Amino acid sequence: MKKQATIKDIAKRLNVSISTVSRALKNAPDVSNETKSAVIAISEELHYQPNRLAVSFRVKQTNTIGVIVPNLDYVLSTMVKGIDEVALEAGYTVMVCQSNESFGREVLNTSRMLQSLVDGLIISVSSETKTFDHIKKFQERDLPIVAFDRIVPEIIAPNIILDNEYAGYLATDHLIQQGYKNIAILAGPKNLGISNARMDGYLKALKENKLKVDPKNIIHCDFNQDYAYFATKELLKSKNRPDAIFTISDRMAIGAMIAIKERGLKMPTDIGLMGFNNEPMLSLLTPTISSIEQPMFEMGKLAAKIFIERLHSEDSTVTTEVLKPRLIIRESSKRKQL
Amino acid sequence: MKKQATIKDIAKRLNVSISTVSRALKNAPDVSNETKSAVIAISEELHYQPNRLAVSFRVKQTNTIGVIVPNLDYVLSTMVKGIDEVALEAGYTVMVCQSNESFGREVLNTSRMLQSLVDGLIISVSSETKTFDHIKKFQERDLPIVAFDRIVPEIIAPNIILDNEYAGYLATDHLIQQGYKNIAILAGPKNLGISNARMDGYLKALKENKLKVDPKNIIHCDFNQDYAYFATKELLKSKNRPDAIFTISDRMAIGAMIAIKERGLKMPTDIGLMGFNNEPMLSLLTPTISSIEQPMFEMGKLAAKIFIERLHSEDSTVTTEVLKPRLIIRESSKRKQL
DNA sequence: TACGTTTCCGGTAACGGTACCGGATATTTC
DNA sequence: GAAATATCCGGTACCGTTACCGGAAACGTA
Repeated sequence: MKKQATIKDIAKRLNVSISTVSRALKNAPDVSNETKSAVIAISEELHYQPNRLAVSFRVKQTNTIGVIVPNLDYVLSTMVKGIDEVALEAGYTVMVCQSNESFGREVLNTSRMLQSLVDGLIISVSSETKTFDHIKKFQERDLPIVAFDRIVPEIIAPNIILDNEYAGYLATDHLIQQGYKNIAILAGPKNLGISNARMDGYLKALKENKLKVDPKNIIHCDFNQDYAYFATKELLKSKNRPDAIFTISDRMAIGAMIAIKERGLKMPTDIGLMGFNNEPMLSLLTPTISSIEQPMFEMGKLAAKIFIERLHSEDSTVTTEVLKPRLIIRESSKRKQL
Repeated sequence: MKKQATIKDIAKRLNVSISTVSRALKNAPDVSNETKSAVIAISEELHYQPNRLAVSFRVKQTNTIGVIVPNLDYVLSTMVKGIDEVALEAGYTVMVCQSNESFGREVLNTSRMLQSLVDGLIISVSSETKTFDHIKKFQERDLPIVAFDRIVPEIIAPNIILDNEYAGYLATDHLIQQGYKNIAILAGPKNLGISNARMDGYLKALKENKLKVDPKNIIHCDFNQDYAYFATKELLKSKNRPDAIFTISDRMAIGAMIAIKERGLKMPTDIGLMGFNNEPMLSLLTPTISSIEQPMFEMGKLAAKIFIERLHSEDSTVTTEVLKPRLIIRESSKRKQL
């Protein structure tokens, strides 16, 4: 075990005190330029690496950001990439943990992070999460929190979210404009914020267009291809079957698509389909599937940016940044020729 | 800022020394059961949380594993999930960083990790990485390294890899068995280990089946849909165009597929296509695309398992774990009826 | 009774840095 | 030329915890 050089070693070599070395290394004003350059010369010679653990311990700041996400799928991993981008730039290290949509896992992760003293938390909560004490613990310790993608209603913290209601509206309205009248929604897990918001947009669009809401057309199910498949299968059996389906995620859209094909229905003529997230593969399917695009990378960057601002200022006004989605029209929903 | 309780606070409350508290909390043998229970009672009352930073600093062990991956795509993120799984179970925290296939980024990540004193490194190197000094630094400090997915030739460390040569062989041989005779390979970045290994398998299969190797059929390009698209487009223009294409990743297979369709060729009759990784979407495309499946989750778990064993034993025999791929046959390559 | 053994606990140094205080020179100012 | 000021540096306490040493009391043994 080759021992790491410490400032003591440098001090010894130069016959100066450790405090001088410490100050020299951080370019403090009260060290002469000669000693400064001498110190950095020796530090390079000894391959000195500051012991971040010691520093963090001393100054009670780790320069690492805890990031907890439900999983690392296409959407979230690009968001994390965005966070990474600006955090690294700003000198922070990012610690990513997946909760696997499990509440217990999320609690475990937060407690570990609290123990290792991250400087704060950027989180997208799991779908199981209904109580937020584990997150509030950060606030009790004055550690900033930023919530993104899925927000945390009870926690007073900056939020970075998509305008999910508008997204739901956009998707539904588009289907209506294409002449679909009996539109079903596969709305994701009940009580999950983004599910509800997207559904509100769906309802709003129906209302605005004076279409009546059929409760049978609103299906809650997991973000999961298989569930969506079975749900769609059921939907299509009913005698007043929907003529369009809006799913709250692309994975669910895939499930729906399979069920639709099995049933022998043609998109977009017999039935319309819209997904959500605009995963790249959608344009490869036959038919290509319409979807809602969200600015994932930007959301990640924004989350990190706001987080870091938070860290450096005492200002604790809570803002909610709402980013706009974009409608991506493809074959699965384009019934009218332009 | 609510101050965290420390062992000092507990000691004061009970009028015992901090060393007693410390020992009591870690259930040391030389503390009476009474004091032990008294200590844990008070520690719960005060919501005591050990300061991991202080502990890590003191014992020079952080209980965190550094994980560096080129990106968090389907394959790697499931591998990371596997790592997470066993690491969490064993009481370790995982610190995931993406190098974005950039050497500089990888170096930055390793150096940060070294500074924050991770207990070791599990890494899949970037495709740009040609020198390994940044990784050797871990060994100089006696920190275990485990390489997975993409191995590190110069580093003496346990490797967990797919049998890439066999995988390449499997894919190519399958195409040959289906009657394809002029098989091209989109072989990924040159000099990348997995690329070469898969290509070796390709060559071996050709040789075994007495097919001659045409250099024009071997294309090196980035792991990238667009590159693959253009490369395939070129390939198909040549007058002796290949009658099958084996791409080293599914993303590349997609690019190839698009080019093939544009050219008006039919799979599998006119031309065969095989991907690599078996991403779920392959079964949704028309035609469905054959591929090679690798046990990603298991690889991740194994990597973490071996890493942790490493950590706890002085034994430093280097093993290479080679996992077997599985051939997944779908429409794009199934020309012969069974 | 005297001695060795347990059993339990306290004191202290140390990990690698940082922050603060104060002091010794050198430099300026009137 | 003395006082004020700037410039540079050293000493020390401390962050929260653990490891180690040593010692007091209680117990067992002959």
